[in-house]
Amino acid sequence: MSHTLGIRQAQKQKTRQAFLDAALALLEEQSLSSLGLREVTRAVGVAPTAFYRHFRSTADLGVALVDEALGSLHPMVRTTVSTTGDSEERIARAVELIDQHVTAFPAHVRFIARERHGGVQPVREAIRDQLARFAAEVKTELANDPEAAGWSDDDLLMLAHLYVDQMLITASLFLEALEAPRAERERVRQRAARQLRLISIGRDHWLDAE
Amino acid sequence: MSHTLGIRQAQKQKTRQAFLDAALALLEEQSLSSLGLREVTRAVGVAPTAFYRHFRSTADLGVALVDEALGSLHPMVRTTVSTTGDSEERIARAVELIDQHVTAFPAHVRFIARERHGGVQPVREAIRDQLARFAAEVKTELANDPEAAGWSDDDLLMLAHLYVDQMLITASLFLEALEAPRAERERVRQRAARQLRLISIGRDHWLDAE
DNA sequence: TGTACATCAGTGAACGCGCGTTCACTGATGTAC
DNA sequence: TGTACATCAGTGAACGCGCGTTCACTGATGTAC
Repeated sequence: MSHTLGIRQAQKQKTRQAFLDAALALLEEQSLSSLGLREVTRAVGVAPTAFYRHFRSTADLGVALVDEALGSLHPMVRTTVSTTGDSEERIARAVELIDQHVTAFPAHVRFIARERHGGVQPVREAIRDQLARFAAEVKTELANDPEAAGWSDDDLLMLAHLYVDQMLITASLFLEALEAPRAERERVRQRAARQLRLISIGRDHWLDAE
Repeated sequence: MSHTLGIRQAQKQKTRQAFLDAALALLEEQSLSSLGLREVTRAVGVAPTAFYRHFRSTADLGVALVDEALGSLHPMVRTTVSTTGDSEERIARAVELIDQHVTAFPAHVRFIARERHGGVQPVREAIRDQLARFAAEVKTELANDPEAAGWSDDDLLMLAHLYVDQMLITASLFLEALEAPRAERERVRQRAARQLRLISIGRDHWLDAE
């Protein structure tokens, strides 16, 4: 039973998406805490008052952007962590996936990096919660790995957070290098791969050290 | 030959410092890109136009804040890395130092975390340059360690960046936990220590994997 | 030490402008019969 | 299918307000002699 949205609902969703898109574009060059409501409506091409039909405030719009930006990331994280092959192959694939994601969704990545510690509390909290969910997912994937035998829950979660933070750091480095020459991008890839390698080695010998 | 500043110069520096202090306080709850010039002068208690005697713009003031916030960090970084003792002692001391720094200068730490990826380009660049200097310093310290024998320059710099990023992540976690109950702060300390331990183990076995 | 002039940190009035929010409205879409 | 009424996304005028920047100014401090 396929349900077609009414014309009114469909149009409303379209406008809402236009708000999100316009805001994301405007946020490439400023922070959410300085984004103006009229600025966004102007970019969309509607009256300022139309804004209130969709969001209470720009902070509210920001929270919606968090869901959009990080929602699309869940499948990527799963793929990255659960991919098969030996350690070196997995690292190469993870770096490649991050690079591709940044290239495909630069504005989303910039938004998350910028607002993670930004000036708008509800948005910071939304990002923190989503990242905690990521870490929990990564932890679950890690636990399935035979390598994880003997690891405590705390240690698995610690490692999961390390991976998630490393992923964000790498993503924002790729972002900075987006328009840089190929050599610069290659340097970022190499450093990211080496850092993951060092973490992977630490992981291999973690239990020896107990 | 001690040089006393003229009365005029001394008063000017005092006012300038008042601008920096007031701005830093205001930036606890917003981003630099939304900080208003009049807002700052109001907090200091001077006429709006007085601002221009010290800074061209709020972005300019932001760059000055970067120097203040990260300048004080150089000695801490040196101490952290060059400290003696076995691996576990060094980790404990590093985590302790970060904790103390966050407790002593929470507004500085928040400012750097917030504006590192914030909406004001000159400030982002100033932070990036200072962090690169940190990484270079850390690399130099690492190179002096006998453990570093056989490490390439690239690998040392990669590790230095890993430490610097880890330091910032840990600092912003302590910041979030500043007013949390003791148990929460303890969890942050433990996780930070474990992550440093894992990196340290990876470092110990780095050359085995070549 | 005293005088005459230069410097310059901070003032206060004025400006034009864009902001967020309110309100009553319009007219297309949805619904009940 | 047609009619009568309800809903509600988007409008446009109006508001009071704080913004960044300009300008000519003041009076304490600095300097040359």
